[in-house]
Amino acid sequence: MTVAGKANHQVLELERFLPYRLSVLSNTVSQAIADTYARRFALSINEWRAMAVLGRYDGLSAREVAERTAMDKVAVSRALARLIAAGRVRRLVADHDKRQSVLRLTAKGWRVYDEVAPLALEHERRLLAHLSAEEQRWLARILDTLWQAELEEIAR
Amino acid sequence: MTVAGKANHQVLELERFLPYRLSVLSNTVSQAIADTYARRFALSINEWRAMAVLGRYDGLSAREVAERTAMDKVAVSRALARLIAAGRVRRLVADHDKRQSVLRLTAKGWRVYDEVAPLALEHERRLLAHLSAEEQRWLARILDTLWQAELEEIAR
DNA sequence: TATAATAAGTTTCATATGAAACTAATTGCA
DNA sequence: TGCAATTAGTTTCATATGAAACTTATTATA
Repeated sequence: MTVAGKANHQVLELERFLPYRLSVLSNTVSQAIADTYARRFALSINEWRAMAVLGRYDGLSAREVAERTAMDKVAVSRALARLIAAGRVRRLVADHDKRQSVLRLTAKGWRVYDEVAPLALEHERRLLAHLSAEEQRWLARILDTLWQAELEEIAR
Repeated sequence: MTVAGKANHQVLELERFLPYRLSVLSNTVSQAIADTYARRFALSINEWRAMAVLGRYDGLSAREVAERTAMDKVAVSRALARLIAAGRVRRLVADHDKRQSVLRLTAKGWRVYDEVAPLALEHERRLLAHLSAEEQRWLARILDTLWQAELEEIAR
């Protein structure tokens, strides 16, 4: 107590708190990108993420999509159900394990991909254009370090 | 077309896509911190954010809480309703404008604050401990730059 | 002053979400 | 082999969320 009746409290200045700043920046960026495609293609962020990994890695199972998008399996299941209903993804059953799906973008899915991927990449490009090459290198490195640190933190 | 029947598609490697990396890191960090207090105090992330700004800035209105937490007004309204029901926040009506609230942590609210704030700060400290002083300076600067850039992007 | 426009905050409604329970298929092992 | 444990993926259920409509109070303007 520094003053009678007034306790000393830890000061947590949200504006300077790293997890908060990451959260606000991240949500704002992701939402801004989603705004460029969500309405036009009736595509959610989760659906787009699933399409993005399928565009890169053909024939993944749902579990593999979950691993590569950091989405949980319920979210993946729902995103895929919509994508399949919309004819953007085709699901086959794996020969070697009938529980597993083999997922691929359809021609229709590729047409969406070919419009959305450039929009997303362009947004990233414009954002990174505000950073020098040196800053970009630091950022990549720092995000890697923080990500590794957080993984260790969780494993504790 | 480089090969007959095979179109060229933009490659969007999610693992290297900045908005995605920010999102995964941010969600993981925020969730890990929330895990340290959510169950024990029956406190959501939004409720904690509202408490955090009220701990720092006494007597804010709901709109001001929304501005300082980057939450929308519906989320703030609901978080405050719970905090008030739990006796952690007291709401008065502003003298000068009867639409506005004047929000303050109660003694009970401060007791929660005094337990949660150190948990959150400790997590941040442990995370930042993985970065050198130089990296911490770059990170702070880069996040500021990106945030400003994204604000301009949105205003376009 | 009346009244239109705006602002603070809440409620409604439709949809999103995640944990837990579930089904079906596969694997491990006695 | 036969059965318990595990895995892939879905469904259920309770809660969270956000846009839009709403209520009440204030401000601007004719």
